Amino acid sequence: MLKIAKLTDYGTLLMTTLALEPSSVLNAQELAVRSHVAAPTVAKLLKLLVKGGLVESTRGAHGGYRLARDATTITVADVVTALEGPIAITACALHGGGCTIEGSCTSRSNWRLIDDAVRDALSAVTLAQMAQPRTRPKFAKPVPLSAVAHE
Amino acid sequence: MLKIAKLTDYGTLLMTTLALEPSSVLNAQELAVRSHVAAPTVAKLLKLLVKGGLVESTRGAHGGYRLARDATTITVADVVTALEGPIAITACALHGGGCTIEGSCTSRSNWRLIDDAVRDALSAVTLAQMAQPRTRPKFAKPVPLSAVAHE
DNA sequence: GGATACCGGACCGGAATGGTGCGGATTGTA
DNA sequence: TACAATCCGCACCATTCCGGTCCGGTATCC
Repeated sequence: MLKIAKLTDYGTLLMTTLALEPSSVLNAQELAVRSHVAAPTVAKLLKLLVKGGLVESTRGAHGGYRLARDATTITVADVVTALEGPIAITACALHGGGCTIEGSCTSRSNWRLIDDAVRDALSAVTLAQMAQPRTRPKFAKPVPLSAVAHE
Repeated sequence: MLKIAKLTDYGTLLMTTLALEPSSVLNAQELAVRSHVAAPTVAKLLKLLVKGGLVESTRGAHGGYRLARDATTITVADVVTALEGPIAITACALHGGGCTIEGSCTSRSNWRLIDDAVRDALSAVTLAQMAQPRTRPKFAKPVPLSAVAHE
């Protein structure tokens, strides 16, 4: 597993939907239709994404949502962070104090290392890439992630 | 979030505990003491780890557990896979059929890409490294993930 | 044969997640 | 100015999943 929340999955779907039409302002209803996600869920997600600073909202009649930044500058890591909070694999990284095992935690420092790696992996893919049906043939494994991230 | 299950965290703790004493056979009780994890939980985890082929068990009096392979050949990814099943960030990757959004899933192929990256990240750290208080200074971020993976 | 210890389930309570609804605030239009 | 469209924030509920426990069974050693 190690899965992201289903809502986060929907969230990226929404974001890519927005990314396909950067110049338009789409309302929640319209986004629900295009992304095939239930309308109430869409509304909930958009609120979180607004709070996270990833999309901008326009209130009132003919209001709606659009990306706050260019799709090439928004990464999957941004979306995940906005919807699920800071990316931290281990629970321990958060509730600093109450760890009953603290003493024997030689592995803690190593987990952070893994955290960083995962964060990098998620930061390597932008919304613009997600919006494309397939980012090129599918660059083979040997290509370093960091190279992809900076393209 | 994007967190691994707490049990998985404990699981790696157990594995590192075993890694510290490769030649001994430790029983569940003893492992519970050393890892500071509740005994019943330890037992449960060990069952899963055995099933996953990561540890070997000896039954009967003076039985116990030990690593099935050398600590340098067991990665965190192995442990996570044994305890949580195949590493797949998206839920969609599993329940193949019932996706209501299938048509618009241009992003699916891109998620797999991220899956691979995360998998690589987890495969990059071995038990032997986790057992050490700190794997060298902490190789800086600019190092490409894939380079770490193959070291 | 008895004690030790693993094995494979079933089982349960609590938390988190996914999903829904409602009153309120803001903006455009008639 | 009144009304409609639309976002906003919060509270709420049901279900699922997770962490944790227990028990009967089996294998091995003394």
